[in-house]
Amino acid sequence: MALKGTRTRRNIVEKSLQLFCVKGYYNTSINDILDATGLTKGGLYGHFSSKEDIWYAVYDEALRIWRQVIFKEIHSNASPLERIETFIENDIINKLGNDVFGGGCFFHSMLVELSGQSDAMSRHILAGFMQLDGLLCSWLEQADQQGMLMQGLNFKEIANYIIISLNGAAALYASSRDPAILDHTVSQLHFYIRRLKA
Amino acid sequence: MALKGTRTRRNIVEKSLQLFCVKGYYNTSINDILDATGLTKGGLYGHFSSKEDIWYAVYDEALRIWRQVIFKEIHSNASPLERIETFIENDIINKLGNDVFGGGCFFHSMLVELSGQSDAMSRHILAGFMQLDGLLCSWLEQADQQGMLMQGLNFKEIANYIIISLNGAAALYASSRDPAILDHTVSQLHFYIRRLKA
DNA sequence: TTTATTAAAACGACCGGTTGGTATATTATA
DNA sequence: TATAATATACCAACCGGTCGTTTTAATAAA
Repeated sequence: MALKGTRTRRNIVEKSLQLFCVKGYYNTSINDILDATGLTKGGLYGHFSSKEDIWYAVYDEALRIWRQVIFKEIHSNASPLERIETFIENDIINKLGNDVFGGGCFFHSMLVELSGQSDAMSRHILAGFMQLDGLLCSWLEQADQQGMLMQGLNFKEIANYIIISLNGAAALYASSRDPAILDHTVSQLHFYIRRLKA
Repeated sequence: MALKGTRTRRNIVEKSLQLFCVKGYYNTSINDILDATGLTKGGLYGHFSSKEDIWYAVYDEALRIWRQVIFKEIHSNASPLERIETFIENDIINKLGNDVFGGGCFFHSMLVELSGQSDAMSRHILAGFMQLDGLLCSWLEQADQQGMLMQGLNFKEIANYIIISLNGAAALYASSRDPAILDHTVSQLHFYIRRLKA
């Protein structure tokens, strides 16, 4: 069994992730985290030196969970376009629909809340999206090399647009909680990607 | 000339709109608004009875500005699909690109920040998006009646998806400030809508 | 046109409560 | 017993909001 301190630290991160997703970063107070974990000030600040430190740990945990959900059933031997479609479905149905973050999408919520508030933190999130952009782009290039795409496409633009759509869906679903949002987005993104084919 | 009180009230709303867009609602303190307007506590609370009251006035003002920007150059005698394309360009290039809200899109920022925080306020914003959804839907139906669209389309779904895309673009542009985001979104939404044609 | 009256507008000290964070004492575990 | 983990008490700064007072501006009377 892991050391008690390790378990406590994990618990702080997990509970904070939920709180940040539901209430946002600034609207989650240290006291909220204390209530959720059953700790007191001293107990918490023995594990983290600031609220911002907690956030960075929460970000890493969210990324770990997200990767687990998103890359499920994505096999490198599948066709690049299939990988993109599976990726989209995982992001929308499995991530948003199954509510893995307990209220919206951590990355999108933080992107919006922190932009204009904390340069360091918002750049941290944006860098993550850039990486994802590169991955989608490389999949599109692979699809192109296999002659699956129509000519004259701008891969960077398409990858960008897919990420934009996913973020928009996260925003509207978090607020409305209407599952139709998810279905519509998957359906229309599917329609869109089919039109890219050669 | 308008009464002094009226001018002051207007100023409070305008400055608050900017602050809410840049810093968010909760992260904008009453003191921030006082600094921006040059008023003091008592002066401000003579015009509004609470911070939330200010927000509702700001919402109305944002809606007024948005309508002005978005419906420019949209003529009812133009074809329905042209109206949709112009609407999208206005929302992305003229609203986001020209920075009419001084940092991101008020409606999208508030939608994300307030969902899960204030039921009343987030429902207020969501209702606005629903109305917009209905408008886009009716334009699509008109286009269909004129035989401009391919068969078997789900208008509700398409209208929804357009709004989702616009919100996603607002999120990423607010954070990255990269004009390419705007160009990519307009370009890809244009591609998407062209594929709906008969 | 000056002066007196009145109402609108702005002021700034103050309220209770909360914020993120610290210092020190105490308890449980390895 | 040594040390990791937690509890307690406290801090200054800030939060949204109230309240009695003073300033400013429009209006009426002289």
